Amino acid sequence: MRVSQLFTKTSKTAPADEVAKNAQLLIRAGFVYKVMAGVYAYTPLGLRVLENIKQIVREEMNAIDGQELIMTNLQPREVWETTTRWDDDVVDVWFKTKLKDDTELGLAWSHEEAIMEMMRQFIESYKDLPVSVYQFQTKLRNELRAKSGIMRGREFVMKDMYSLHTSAEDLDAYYNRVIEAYKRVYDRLGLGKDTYVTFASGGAFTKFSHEFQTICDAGEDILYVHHGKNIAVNEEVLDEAVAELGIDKNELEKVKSAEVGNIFNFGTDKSEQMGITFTGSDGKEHPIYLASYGIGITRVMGVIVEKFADEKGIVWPENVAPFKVYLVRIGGEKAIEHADKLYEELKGKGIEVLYDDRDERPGTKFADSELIGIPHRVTVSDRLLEAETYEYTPRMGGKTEVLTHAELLAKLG
RNA sequence: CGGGGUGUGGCGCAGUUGAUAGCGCGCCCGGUUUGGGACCGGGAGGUCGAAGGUUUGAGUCCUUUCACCCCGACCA
Repeated sequence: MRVSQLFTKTSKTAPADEVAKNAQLLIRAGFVYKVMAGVYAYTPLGLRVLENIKQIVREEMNAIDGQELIMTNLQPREVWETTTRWDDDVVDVWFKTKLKDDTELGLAWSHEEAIMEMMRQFIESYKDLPVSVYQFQTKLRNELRAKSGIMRGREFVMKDMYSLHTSAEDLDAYYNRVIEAYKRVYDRLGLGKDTYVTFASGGAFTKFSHEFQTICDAGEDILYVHHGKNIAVNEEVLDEAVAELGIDKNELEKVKSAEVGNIFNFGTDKSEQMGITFTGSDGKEHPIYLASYGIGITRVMGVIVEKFADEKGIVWPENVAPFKVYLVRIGGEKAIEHADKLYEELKGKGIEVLYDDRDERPGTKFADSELIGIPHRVTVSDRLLEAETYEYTPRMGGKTEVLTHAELLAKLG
C-alpha cells in the first residue's frame, strides 16, 4: 500500500472530546473514525489490525474444533422470553426495534438463546454432541455510558463461541481446552505476559466464572495478582476466593485491568428453560450442557494500543500490525527508482509494506511511521544509495542500523 | 440515571463591561527548500451546536433542547 493512496491522514492533534489514549492515537493515526459516543468505524488501517486479531483467534478456535458461523443481529422476542432475558429489568442493554407490522425485535447484544434455538433444529441424539460453534459478530449494547474509546462501546466486535455437551464432565474437559486456547491467543497477541485467568463471580453452576484480565491502567476492573502462584482474583470475589484458594491476601498485588475474555458455564440452565434436549444412549431425553466463551476483538485492539504506545505513538506487536514494514523514501529520482523497486521486491516476498511515496519532508515521514506504529522502518535515500545501504529502524527500541541489501532482507525475513 | 464540564472554519484554541469574529495547524496557488513534523508570498474556508427570547444591537445575557467528555452507578 502506498501512503499517497491511503485516504486517511495523520493529525498532530487529537480531538478534544477524546480523553482515552487508545481513541486519541487511533484517531490521530487514522485507524478509526468516531461516528458517535461509543460507536467507531474502522478505516482500512484499522480493519487490517482487526482482521489480524480475528485471524489469530480463528486459528485457535479452529484448533479446538470450533466451527465458524455467523448469526443474525435481528433477533425474535419469543426466544429471549423463554429465558426471561427479554425483560429490560433483567437485561438493561437491549436495543429493541419493530417491524412495520409492530412485531417487536431485539438487536443482538449476545447470542446464547439464538444459538440454542438454532441448535434445537440440529441436535437430536447424543451422537450429535459435543459441538462447538463460534462467530465474529457486531454486538449492540445500549450502555448507559460509553467510555474509554473503543474499549467500551455500544457497538463492538466480539468473538463468541458456544459449546454444547451431553454431560458436565464433557463440558468441563472442553472448557479447560478453551482456557488453554485462550492463553495461546493472548500470547500471540503479545498480551500473554500480562493476561491472567481470573476468578470472578460465577453463575448458578459454578462458584466462580473465569475472566481473562489484562493488566492495563485504562481498564475498569481491579485485580489482585499472586505472582508466585500466577493466580489473579477479581476484586468482586476477593474475600471468598482467598478463603477458597487458601492464599495470603497480603501477597496479592492490586492492579487495574481490562477484561479481554470471559467464559461461562451455563450447565443445563438454558436448555431446561428453552426445552432443548437430546436423546441419550438410554433412549431418554436429557438437557444439553452449554458454555459460552467471549473475546472482545475491538477491546483487545484498544488494550494493545494502551499498553504498548509511547510518546511518539502506537507500537503494534508484530502479529497484529497493519503492515510489517514502513518504507520511507527520501530524495530525488534515484531514490524513487530504488524505493519503488524495493517496495515491489518486498511485496513479492509476501512482506506487507506501507510505502511512504509522498513528496514530504523526512521528518514528516518518520513521525508518521512512528505514530502509525509499524514494527519495522526502512529508509531509502540518495545518500544511503551512494554507499549501497539502507537504514533499518525497529519501532520498538528505535535504534537505527545501516544495512546492506542482503542484511536488510535477512532482517525482514 | 445522579453529579460536573464542554460545544466558535477540517483539527486545536482565543474572543474583555453585549457593537457585525481572530490565531496556530491543516488545505489551495506560486516560488525557494529536501535526513526529524521547512520557509516566503498569495488565497479559500465560520448563519459561533440548535430553537426561542431580552436588546437599537447577542459568540457574549435568559429559557428550552441536542451532542460530546469526565466522575459515580451499571456491566447477563
